[in-house]
Amino acid sequence: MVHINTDDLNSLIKRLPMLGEASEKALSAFKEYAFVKKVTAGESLAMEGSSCAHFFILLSGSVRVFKISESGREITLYHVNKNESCILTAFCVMSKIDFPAFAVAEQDLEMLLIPSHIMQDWINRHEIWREHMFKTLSIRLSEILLTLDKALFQPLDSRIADFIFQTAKETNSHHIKITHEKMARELGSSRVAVSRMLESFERNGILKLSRGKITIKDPAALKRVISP
Amino acid sequence: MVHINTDDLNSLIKRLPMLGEASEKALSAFKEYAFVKKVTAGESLAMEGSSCAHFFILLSGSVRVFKISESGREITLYHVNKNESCILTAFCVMSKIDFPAFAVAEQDLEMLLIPSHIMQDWINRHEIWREHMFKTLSIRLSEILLTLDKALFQPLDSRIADFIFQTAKETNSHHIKITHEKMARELGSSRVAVSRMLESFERNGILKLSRGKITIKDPAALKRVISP
DNA sequence: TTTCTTCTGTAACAAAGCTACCGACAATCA
DNA sequence: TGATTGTCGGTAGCTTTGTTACAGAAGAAA
Repeated sequence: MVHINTDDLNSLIKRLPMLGEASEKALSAFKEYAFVKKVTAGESLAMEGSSCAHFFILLSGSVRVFKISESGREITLYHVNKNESCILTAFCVMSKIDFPAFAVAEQDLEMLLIPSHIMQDWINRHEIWREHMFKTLSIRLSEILLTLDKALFQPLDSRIADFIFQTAKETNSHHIKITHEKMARELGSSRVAVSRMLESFERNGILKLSRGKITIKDPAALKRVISP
Repeated sequence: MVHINTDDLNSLIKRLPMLGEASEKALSAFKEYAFVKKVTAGESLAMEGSSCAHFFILLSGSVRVFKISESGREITLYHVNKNESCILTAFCVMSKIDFPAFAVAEQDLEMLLIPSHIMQDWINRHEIWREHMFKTLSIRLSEILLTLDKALFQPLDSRIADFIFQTAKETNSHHIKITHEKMARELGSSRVAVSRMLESFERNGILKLSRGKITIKDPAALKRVISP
């Protein structure tokens, strides 16, 4: 837990849009109360208790927020990335409802923590923070609704194809490094179902599979699976 | 579209908790800009365009908010009831994202409309409205997450049993008036699947089925299906 | 009554989840 | 280098649930 010195503050301001327009008062309050915490990959951010006592903004790394069933099946609701904040915490800051989801550090994290009562006060006083909170809530809500729509209504082949396509686009490559298990967790499916579908893609010459890696062979056909 | 006279305003204040604590200024602004609109049952409240230009609070009736798949399968996200407001509109008021869902009046509605730019202004100026918005957003978000969890992870028998149990509790009766079709729409399932399951409940002596009506015969067994 | 609409029952099939098991690959250690 | 161990993926059989299709029953209307 490290408080922020002036140099760090200045570099933070450059990175976080909502601080760039903050008043002098807001900035000095920020400097006084915000602090940095590091979390190692794989660690789970407890949803209730201590973590909910703080609002946070991710400075580096990413967090996966997901639901999990009794049988162990998982579905990823969304990822929190660099410079973003977590609706979970927004939630806990604003109301006393227990947030019904899990969150795990995907990589090592640096997070900027702000005690929730301070945050609450800022929200009441500064429009900048209000807007940030509403925006965060709104964006996450639409992401969650999109996730729900896909998981409930889209056939598995199209969801898998879409996931592969998007991931390839992000990394700008035809090779994707991911296990079937992880893909199933992203999509709310099971490893077996994903393996089965990927295998059929391979039989049709769309993909080439190897351990922990997928290569796109026929991007056009892949797109056709997404929206036939 | 009827503006509000003083008598109506007073009766509204009694009914809406967030107006009870409003300042004189807030109340007079409310009186000036809010107006009442009536909508008949079955009418759909358009998500984009005109409706999004207003924030609303339901004075009577109820609204069903749902997602729908290409094949026509539906799942109810939540219901907006008397004295509640709709996250959809909260959403449209706060951000420019198109809300990805449908909403239909289940009964005849009386709704209190407030132009969205006015609402936006109130939110910035009055903590009462801010709290109301955050609370509305938070509650709906957890409802949606619960819906997602149930639809994805709970077996159909338990979801149906739960729905019947809750509905019976609300109406305080062993008789429930609903068609299989409607129940399927609430649960995000299909009519056939629901019929099949209900029939098996009847075979086991848990329910008695008739056209448009379900009678609970063995409440204990029904509970056991919900959480075995 | 007759007709029409809505609701329900049934069946056959398809999609996808669950369990289980086994073999392939990779990393590490002796 | 070979053995051990853990992870990953392929396969099969079964179950659940959605899809399509059709037919019959219950009410409502004519």
